[in-house]
Amino acid sequence: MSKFLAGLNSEQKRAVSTVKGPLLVLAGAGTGKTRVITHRIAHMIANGIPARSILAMTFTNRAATEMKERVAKLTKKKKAVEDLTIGTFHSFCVKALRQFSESAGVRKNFGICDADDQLVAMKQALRQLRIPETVIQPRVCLSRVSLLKNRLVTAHEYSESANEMKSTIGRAYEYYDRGLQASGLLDFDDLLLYMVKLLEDKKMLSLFRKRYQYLLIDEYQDTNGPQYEIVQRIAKKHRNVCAVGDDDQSIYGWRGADVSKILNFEKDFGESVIVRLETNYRSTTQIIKGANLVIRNNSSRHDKKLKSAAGNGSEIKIVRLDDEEEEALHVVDDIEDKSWEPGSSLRDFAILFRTQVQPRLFEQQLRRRQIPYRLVGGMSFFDRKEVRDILSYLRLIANPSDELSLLRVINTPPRGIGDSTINKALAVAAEQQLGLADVFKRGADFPSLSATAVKSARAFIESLEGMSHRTSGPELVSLVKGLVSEVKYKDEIVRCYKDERACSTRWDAINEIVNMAEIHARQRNDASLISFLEDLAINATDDSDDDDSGDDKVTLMTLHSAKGLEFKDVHLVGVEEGLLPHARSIEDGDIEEERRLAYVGITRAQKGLTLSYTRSRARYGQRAATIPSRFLYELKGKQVPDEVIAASAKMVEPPPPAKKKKKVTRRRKSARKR
DNA sequence: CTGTCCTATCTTTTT
DNA sequence: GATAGGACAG
Repeated sequence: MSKFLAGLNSEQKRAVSTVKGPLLVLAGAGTGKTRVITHRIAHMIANGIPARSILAMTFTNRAATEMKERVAKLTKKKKAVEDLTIGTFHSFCVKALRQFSESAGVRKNFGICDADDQLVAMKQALRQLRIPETVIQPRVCLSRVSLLKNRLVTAHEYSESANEMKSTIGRAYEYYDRGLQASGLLDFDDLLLYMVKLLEDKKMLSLFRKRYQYLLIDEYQDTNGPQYEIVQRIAKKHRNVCAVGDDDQSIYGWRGADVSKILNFEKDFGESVIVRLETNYRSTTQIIKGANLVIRNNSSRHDKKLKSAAGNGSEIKIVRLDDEEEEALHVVDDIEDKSWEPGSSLRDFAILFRTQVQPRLFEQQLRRRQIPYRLVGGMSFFDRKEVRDILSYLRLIANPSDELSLLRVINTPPRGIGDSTINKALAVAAEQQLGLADVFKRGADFPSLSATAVKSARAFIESLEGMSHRTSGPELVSLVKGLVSEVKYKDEIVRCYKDERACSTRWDAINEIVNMAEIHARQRNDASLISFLEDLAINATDDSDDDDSGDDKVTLMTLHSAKGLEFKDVHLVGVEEGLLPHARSIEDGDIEEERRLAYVGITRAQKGLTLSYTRSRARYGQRAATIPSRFLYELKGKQVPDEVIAASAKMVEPPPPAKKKKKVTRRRKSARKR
């Protein structure tokens, strides 16, 4: 018997020691899921299974990192740990696509576009199709297309739909993809889709099957179409697949995740071992009781019940405040008080919320009292204008056909290439079937373009091309530095921001990129510009603030990013109709996913849990009365009053603003001016 | 072509 | 209440 079974309960042992054949682990919140996974991997290695034949896939970088660290701690065989493949689906796919780019039908130097680039690309697609943004908003269109990709529906299939709106989206989908392709870019969804495509190749498929004999998928309930396909294809033959998940924590339905996958596991893989982990070691009985009371209101779920093994504990607190300002005040007060207790540290505390607009006031309060905090997600380092600019330059050097990046920086800093030149150039490019860069380079052939602008653009493009030779690892840092000075970015910052402090923060951000390049070059022996950009796009964990005050900080994050974590003391804030459950979900009648979200929030707490709601809250800058969330009633085991449901439904109805009036005043205003 | 001011829109959630 | 993109003057 392996030493990795010691200290586990019988169900956990069964999961760890079942190595061959399909295994489904239904792991409730806090039941030692990660422990089981890491012990299982260590156990496999100890039993002579070659580490390089094990593939473990997670959904977040954080989970992947944690898994790696914990396995490394368990097993003393350093070499084996290095041979393991542990990563997110996305990073696994990128690596494979880069390696087998030809078979996958992608360029070797393909770039990865983030949400912002996607939006720009979609806007372009809609403009090409002459679909006005009033017919369909680019954002909406993009999310629809993304969902289609996540369900493995092609543009072609969708365009054939009889429904007019659907066929419009289908065409946008097609043009959007075409645009990305022309620029040599893949979006996040494409990474998975092309991987599926790669596995359609018989040779490739047998290659991957041979290499990865043992699969492990974390958070199986979050698997979307392409991810499911990838797992299916690789595991189909040897059937050594272990899926770990919890249908009650499925919170990515909007991203194409399909809970039925976890319910149909046995159908998909044949006779399986199914293990249920229901003993919760994380939270007190009080907290688990509340969590169970909430989640039992969902109808489509495996019937199961968590049992706490952590003692009774204190009651869950529910607090009502006047408004969001009071709420922030109260929560931060409470955290400050408790943090004085002996043995308590700031990292024990978390403030969890539904949407990204909520953390602001909490940040304010925390800063006012000089309590260190860490805001996960939200406006990150990579969203800063100067960072995006520099990264666009770099992407352009790595992949000269990346037109999204070219358009972003061609006139930043201003070099006399304005909208009219760009629009004309785009028209010429479409007409002549050329890339935008080629149009500028052969500018003399196109008299419609301004000669001075063309000259400037050409010089710019060629100067970047001149840098494309020095992209290997050791040269990375000097490349980034050289680029920044070549485009005179410092002058641009000084020019744009009069305030000296603003200048220095922005300049610091640029230096941070140089820093990151240095770290990247040091960490990987196969480092290059491409690997650097890839790392930033896929593993974009913004840990730039992990240096100053150790790590002892209060955590602020959304419920989505809180999954998989635990804290001694949790404040779940804004527990109101319209926020949790979110208005949009109420509209769509998709309450169950919101309930799971609440469940995830509740089960993050080990000892203390406080839910708060307000009497009124400002939305869109307008103050309105709020209704306590139905989940609060459920938590107390009470019937949700009909009034709450009714009022909530009413609240969701968007107050139709008097559009007519607005139009009239607008006309009047412009008339006056004229 | 560039800079400024105004306005329309937004608020789910993430790799 | 913020912010990005459009309209307009310089």
